[in-house]
Amino acid sequence: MLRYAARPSELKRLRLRKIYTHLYRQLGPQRWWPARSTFEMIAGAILTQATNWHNVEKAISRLRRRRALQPQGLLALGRRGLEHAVRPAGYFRQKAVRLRMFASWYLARYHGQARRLFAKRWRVVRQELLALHGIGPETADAILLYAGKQPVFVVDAYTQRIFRRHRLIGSAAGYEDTQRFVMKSLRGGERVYNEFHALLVALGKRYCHRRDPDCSRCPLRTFPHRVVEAHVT
DNA sequence: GCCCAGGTGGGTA
DNA sequence: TACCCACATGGG
Repeated sequence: MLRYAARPSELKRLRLRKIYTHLYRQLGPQRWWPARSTFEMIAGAILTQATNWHNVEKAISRLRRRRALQPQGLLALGRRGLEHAVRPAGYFRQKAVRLRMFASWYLARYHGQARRLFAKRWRVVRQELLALHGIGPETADAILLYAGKQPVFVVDAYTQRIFRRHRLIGSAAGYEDTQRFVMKSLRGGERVYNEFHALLVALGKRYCHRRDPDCSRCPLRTFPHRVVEAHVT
């Protein structure tokens, strides 16, 4: 099959690298992931699914107060107890199921130890995570990148929206397409993927809203200046 | 009141 | 494969 049209041009890769440096200079290091432990990062990755981080923080605080930011403590809450604790994060029934499922699996298979989990090659771990119900590509990659320090780029809704508006990806580009594009364009490894994803979220939260298709206040409007013409829906 | 938020899985055509 | 929908709380 012809893949000619789908191959990102060298220009787009260059533009992506420029956007990264520009964002880093403008917004500075984001110091992600905001968490005190590996397990807290993983819990946060599940809790933040389609949810404002502010609400996730409330749920995390409630888990901390209950000593449930580790697998045994989390399971000790029981289903109803966990549902109550994570309620502020929304979708609380689903998320309680997912957290309990992950904690049981993590304990049974890896003794609840991140060191054991991430001793495997990340592509293998990724497949194992994706096999768990309720852990999709973004959550799996967030766990790999932030909890496991693996060189994997996390694609989220902001990433897709920003890249589409800059015509870096096509309107039909899916998760894997976008991820491949970034990982082939930016070779900086874990540190860079960590920072870039966090910068894109910071940019998206402030300027790249669904209701503002022109990104009227976006600092990328003027950089690189050729992007301006591509700055639509 | 209405829209949106750092997704995922199930159903239907 | 490509949509559509449920899942739910809290802030602007």
